[in-house]
Amino acid sequence: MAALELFNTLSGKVEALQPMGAPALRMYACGPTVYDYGHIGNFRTFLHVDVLRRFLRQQGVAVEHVMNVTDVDDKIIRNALAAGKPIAEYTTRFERAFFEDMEALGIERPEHTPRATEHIPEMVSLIERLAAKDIAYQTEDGSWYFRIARFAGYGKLSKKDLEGIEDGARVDADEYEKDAARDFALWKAVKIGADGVSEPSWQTALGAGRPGWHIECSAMATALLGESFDLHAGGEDLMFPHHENEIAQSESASGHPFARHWMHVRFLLVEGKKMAKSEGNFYTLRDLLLKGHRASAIRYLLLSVPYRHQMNFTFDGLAAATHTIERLRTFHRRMLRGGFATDGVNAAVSAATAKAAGDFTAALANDLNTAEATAAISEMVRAANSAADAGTLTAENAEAVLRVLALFDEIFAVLEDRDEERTRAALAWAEAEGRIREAAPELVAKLALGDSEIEALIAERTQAKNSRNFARADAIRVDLAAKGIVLEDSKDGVRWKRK
RNA sequence: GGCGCGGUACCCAAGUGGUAAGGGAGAGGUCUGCAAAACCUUUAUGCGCCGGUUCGAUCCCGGCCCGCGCCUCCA
Repeated sequence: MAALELFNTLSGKVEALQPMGAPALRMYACGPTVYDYGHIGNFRTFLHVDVLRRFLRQQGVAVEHVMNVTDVDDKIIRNALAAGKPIAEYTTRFERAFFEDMEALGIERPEHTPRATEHIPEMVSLIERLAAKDIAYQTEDGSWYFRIARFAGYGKLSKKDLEGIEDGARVDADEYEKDAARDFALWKAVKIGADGVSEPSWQTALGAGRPGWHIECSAMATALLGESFDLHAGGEDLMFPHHENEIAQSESASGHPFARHWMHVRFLLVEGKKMAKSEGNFYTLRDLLLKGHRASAIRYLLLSVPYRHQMNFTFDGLAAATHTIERLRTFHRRMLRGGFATDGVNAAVSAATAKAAGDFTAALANDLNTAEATAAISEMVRAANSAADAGTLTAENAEAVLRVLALFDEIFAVLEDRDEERTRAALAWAEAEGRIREAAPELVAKLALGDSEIEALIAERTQAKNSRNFARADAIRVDLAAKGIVLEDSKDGVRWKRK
């Protein structure tokens, strides 16, 4: 296997990532807080983690991947209250939507996707272990905090020193009583709202309350992967304080190193600006599908810039990604269609194929350089198309090309065209939610035309062409094009596709 | 203020101490009844600016300008 060299935030260096002490590589990635639909920024992170796990498996490394679902937190409580629903009902809906979106984007499901609310006992016992060492302490309101001063390594991940943190930090006004400003909550005592209704809470040995944000990841990672494991990943914003606090809690309790390797995916910009509702450039996956953009193009675009670079998501870029995928799929179909010479091989294509496979793997092994990986494939595509045009591509070449495409698609997963199915699902969802007006009108019209109607029109056009009635033939083609159907005449008949 | 990242053609973007991958877009051409698809040619003497090191720098060092991120339970 090619060793994967991956940047490690903890060491600040690119280092080999390999499983230690277990047959599988154990990794934990911070998952969604299910309080709303996932946006493209969320998915950029999950997509790159997906590439990581797919590449590891391609290289023969088994993966045991945990992604938590945060189903209790302040935003959930606030939104569920506003919606007048119990939090479980509220989160179930968004959790389901999240996994549907993962599926639409071709993101593999991790081996474990634990919910925070199902691991409260583990969190409580972790806090108890900290309390026994006087690292966790209870304040007058019943909440529990972590005593940062007791963890010497605090700041080692985000490269912050405690002084700097305290100087620069704003202190949350309602978090009084703490011993030090940056001590963070492990357990939040139950609060009674102004209306006398209490927030969701669990009655535990720590008192009635709910978990702090960081403790769930420490508890679930430890429960499922052990006290020490190989890799922990997440968005760059989580580096501090979330991951720093996870390390502090976990290592203070266990006395062992927590995750050896840390991977952080940088944020994206949308049309050059930070994505924010106030900027009007905030997009969920569903928003984009309803505008007629394809799930595969979104996946490809979000992966096209390596994870450690800030990427600028633009609609021009999305159009370019759509064209790139079209080209790859057209090429893939051409290779599958066959009809190539059966004797010998085209040496130039063989060389291009071998080079593409090697470059592709080397690019990904080099800190997951997805941009270089896609470039490796493009060079092969041109060589093979060129030879096929010249009639010098053989069946053996085509098979080799298909093997490289399979290698590519095991990671990028865009060749199989399930876009229409996904768009239809998004439309059905919008319909059910009463949000169909948000869908692009031409999209609805496009999908209204069934395959059999299209094929009938194509048959009519072929007849017209045969009787040299080109005016009629062209009219049909133009009409179909307006509905997003593109025709291609070829020696062996007419091919069509939805654009 | 602290920590960090980036400025490469119209857009996105890779990259190396030895003379600029790839994708999209544009232009011209081949093919086609015309298209589409595909292929060919073409689009940075240049990699933010100024110095320095070097035989040689886009790539190393220093300074400057510009943009951006984190330090706010936002991936």
